[in-house]
Parts: sequence; C-alpha cells; structure tokens
Amino acid sequence: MSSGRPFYITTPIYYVNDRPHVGSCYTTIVADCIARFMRLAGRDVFFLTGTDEHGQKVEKSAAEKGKSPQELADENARHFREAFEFIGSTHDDFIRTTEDRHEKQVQEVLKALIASGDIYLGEFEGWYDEGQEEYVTENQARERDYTAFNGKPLVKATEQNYYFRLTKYWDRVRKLIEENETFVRPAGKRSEVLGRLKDEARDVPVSRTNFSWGIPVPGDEQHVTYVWIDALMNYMTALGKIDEGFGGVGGSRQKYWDGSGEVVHLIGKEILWFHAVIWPALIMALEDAGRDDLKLPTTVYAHSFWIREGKKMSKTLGNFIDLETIHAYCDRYGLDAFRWYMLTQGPLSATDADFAYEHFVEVYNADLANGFGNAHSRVTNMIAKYFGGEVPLQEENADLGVDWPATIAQKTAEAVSAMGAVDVAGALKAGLEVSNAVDLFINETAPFRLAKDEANLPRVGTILYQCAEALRIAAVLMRPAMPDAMDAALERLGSPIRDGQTLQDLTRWGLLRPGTSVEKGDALFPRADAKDPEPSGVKTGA
RNA sequence: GGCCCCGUAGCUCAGCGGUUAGAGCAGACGACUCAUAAUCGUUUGGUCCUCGGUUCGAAUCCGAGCGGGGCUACCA
Repeated sequence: MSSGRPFYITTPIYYVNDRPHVGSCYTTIVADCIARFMRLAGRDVFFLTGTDEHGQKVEKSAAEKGKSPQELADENARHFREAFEFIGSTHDDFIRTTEDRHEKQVQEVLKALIASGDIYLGEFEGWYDEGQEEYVTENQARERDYTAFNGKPLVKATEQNYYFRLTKYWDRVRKLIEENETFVRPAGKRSEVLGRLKDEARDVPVSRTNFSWGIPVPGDEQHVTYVWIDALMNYMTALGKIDEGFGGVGGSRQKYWDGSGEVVHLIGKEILWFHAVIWPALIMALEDAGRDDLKLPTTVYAHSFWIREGKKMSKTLGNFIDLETIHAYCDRYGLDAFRWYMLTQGPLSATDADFAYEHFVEVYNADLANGFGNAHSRVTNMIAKYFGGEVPLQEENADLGVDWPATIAQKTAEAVSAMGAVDVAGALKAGLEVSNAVDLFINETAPFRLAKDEANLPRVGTILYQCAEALRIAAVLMRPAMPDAMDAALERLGSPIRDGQTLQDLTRWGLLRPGTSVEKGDALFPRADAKDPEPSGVKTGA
C-alpha cells in the first residue's frame, strides 16, 4: 500500500485473565497515535496488538467459572477487541497466543533452541505455596515471612523445568544496551535495566508441569511453555518470521522486520525486564541456532502508569479507571478529547501520571475548547460573515508579519522529530502551537475591525486565508491523536484528507484553494465546566 | 537488605556550575469584541526539602539528614 520505509510498532499482548482498563487502553492509544502519524508521514506501517491467553491463572479461573480455558479466553479476547475498536485503534492485526499460527511457530522455536542447547532440562527449586498451588519468588517469600497464603509455612519444592540459557547472553545483552542509548527507553528505565545487569546472571525457566494450559514442549509434552517464550514470540509469529508456512500471509509481512525499517515495542514498565533482556537474548539464541535472518528490535519503550487523583489504582480502593469510566468520559467529552488527554498528559516518561478529573477539564478547556476549537470557530465564522462562507483570495505580496510557510515548516519538522523520538505529547504540541499562533495573529491584525470598512476587504481576505490555511495544517498535525474531530474540522474547512495524501503534501502552505466553501457548524469541543460532577460509569454487570 | 530516581511558583514540570531561576495551567489587572464568558497583553507568586562542605560563584557538584517513589528477574 505504502512504498515508504517499513515501521513496525507493537503493544504488549494483554493477559485475558484481566479486563481491559486505562492501562491497556493507554498503551494501545499511544501505539495507535504513533502508527497513524507514521502512516501519514509516508511510512509503511504495521501495527500489532493482541492477547496472551495461556497460563495457570486462565486455567484456574476458567475452571472456577465452569468453562474451558479456551472459552474464557475467547470471551475475554473479545472484550479487548471491542475495547480497542471503541478507542479507535487502527491495528493491522490482533494476534492471540492460542491461534494455530502462533503455537506452531513457538514450537519451532522450542525445537530449534532445544537442539542448539540453549533450552535445556534442569531442576527448579523454589518456595512453594501448597494451598495456592504456586511458587512464590524469593522476594515475595521473604516479605511474607515464608508463610503461605493460608498461614502455613512455605515449603521448598523442586521440579523439572526447561530453562533458557540466559546466562550465555547476559553480557551480550548488557553490551547491546550500553552501546545503544535508544534500545531501552526512556533513559531512566535504561539505567534501571543496566543496574540489574550488573547482578549475577541466571537462567530462566520456560516450562511448567503443574498445569497444562499452554503450548506443549515438542518431544516432552507434559511440559508446557508460557510467558517468556510464548508471549514474547508473538511479535514475530504475527509476521510469519519464524515460519511463513504458519504465518499464512504469503511473505507480505517479512519486510516489517528485516532490518530495513524500525521495530518499536511499546510496553508498560512492569514487563520491561522481559522485553529489554530476555527478548533480545532469545533472538540472539535463535541467531546462534542458525536463524540469522532474525533481527533485534530497534527500541523497547517502557511507559509508566496512570495513577488516580494522586493515589495508586488498586482493587482494594476500587479506584480503577475501568471501561465504564472511559465510556462515561467519552460520552461527555468525546473519544477524541479522551485520547488527547491520554496522549498529552500520559506517563510516557519514567514517572507516573495522575488521571484527575479537574486536570482533565483544565486540559480539555485550555487546549481544545478555548484553544483549537475556538480558533476554528472564530475563523470559520468570519469567513461566513465577511465572505459568504467561501475561502477568500490573498492579496499579492501581503506581508502581515507572520511568515506562515516558515512557521509551518518548523512546527511540522518539530512534530516529525518528536514523534520519531516517541515524544507523542511534544509532537502534538507542535500542532496546537500552530492554532495558538492563529489566535495571536487574529488579535494583532484585527480583521474584524478592518471589516467595518469595505475598502479593507482584500486585506481581511488575506488575513482570513492565512488563518484558515494555518488551521487546516494544525488539524492535520493533530489528527493522529483526534482523528474524528480533526476530520470534522478539515471537512468544515472544505479540505478533507484524501487517500494517499501524506504529511508532506498536506502541510504544504497554499494547498487551500480560494473559493472553497467553509462551514462553521456547532462547537467542535463545547466548553467543559469543572463544577459538573465527574463522569462515572454505570457497571453493566455483564 | 541491595541498586536507583525524585523533592524548584497554588498545580504539572523544565533548568543540572556562571548575568535579576523559567514554561504551561490556575489567580489578578488591562486590551479587544470575530469567537465556545472564548482571545491577546501585562502581572502576582519561589528560604530552588534541611543542614554542612567544595568553589571567585551552587537549584546545579560532594556529604549527612528528612520526605516521596521505582526496580529487586522464574507472576501472567
């Protein structure tokens, strides 16, 4: 479809034992915004999301509900699909770890790594909680004073497990991260990983025998593999990178991860270790096993978490921003405004961000209602009032104090460069600054005053042409965040985006044709009042 | 316990050795009236957590303390 350089962006695959909430929606919205921006910038984008469906927790809760694990997975995978459809995600595929295409390729990986010796059968010893039927980590065990959930002491237990020889790749991974500043981002997270890589290396178990809801280890089927290999491999299996025969897409996706473009994994900080260390080690192990066609990702970007009105979200506080709350916000302010808040105020840095109602209203009013929305409204209104709703002509050589082509070129460059550095808020701010510049320009040139004398109409027309054209471009720059609202804004400016138009085409000053009919319409973002009670979701019970 | 980060205006944060410490939002005042009581301008506001040290000079470097937070790998 696009002939640009490939750009592959992924979200984590979400665990089907949970319901979608702000966390999963946030990551997906960020990935979506980047994907949309890159497509607009002419890149050949592939955007992947999906669900992680294996493991003991799914097996257990399915049993409790009297369902098969697959039924439960199907149900909850549907919830994620629906949630992501709701938030406007434009992912190109949705992979599920229980799909044949995935399982077959994971088994090939297991076979290859067992053959090369990087996966071996070893003995696992750990603290076992007999009541919960699960192992607890050394740290958890210590925190709990070596007592099980039911109060009885934890016991040391051993079992046979397959291990991945992470120790063999430890130094290589450390070198990779040390020498490549942007492999792990943001910088604070990179240091955290490097810090831990100074500790002693250890292999990681990659199979279990105490449950069966997973991918059987070829040749030793009482073992199932889960997490590290199962989940991480989704990024490759969805493209058919391990075996095109099971990828089933006729080789069309190979280019997204062949070294010619970028591969960006967007994740939450809780799974950084696996993505920053185990994942590249696995890829190196596959290389060593003869798969030198496989490449490392370009960047693993770990964002932080949303907190709620200054407090952590937790089950005990019941203060999760769940799907119902998200729906309630979108009902009142629109999906686009919700996305704008997520994207411009979100925890993309190493610190958590606060989701607070008053803050939401503040940002909504400042950026959208009083900002872009009002600027759009005053410009379209004046064009209607003074020029019958048709974009006026510019005078020859009209220098009105703002070098718009230069301003636009600069803001566009800023947006492109920020987005390339995964600074989504920075990229969007560039668009908003264009609309702020229009407000300032109107105040300084005062077309409404000039319009009182008909002799000034050519000048008024020139001013309003420049305003409308700048707003058109601002809308283009903000569209990856707010597709529907910006499409509406562009529609009213008589300038809808046509298929195939790229950022380069669309940000060219002068594209707007005089004579184009312009429509004011209702407020794009009606002003919000913080005195209204916070939108809250009614639980649907389903 | 170990490793690491942060504490700067009411709020969110930038500045990380050198002129009178900045931005956005909120507040106050003024201008304007095309616009969603919107916009534009001016402006109020800070012992830069505390104490001690290094330095001609520290928010910025070092030490101690107080306060907050992260990571600690076999949980998906």
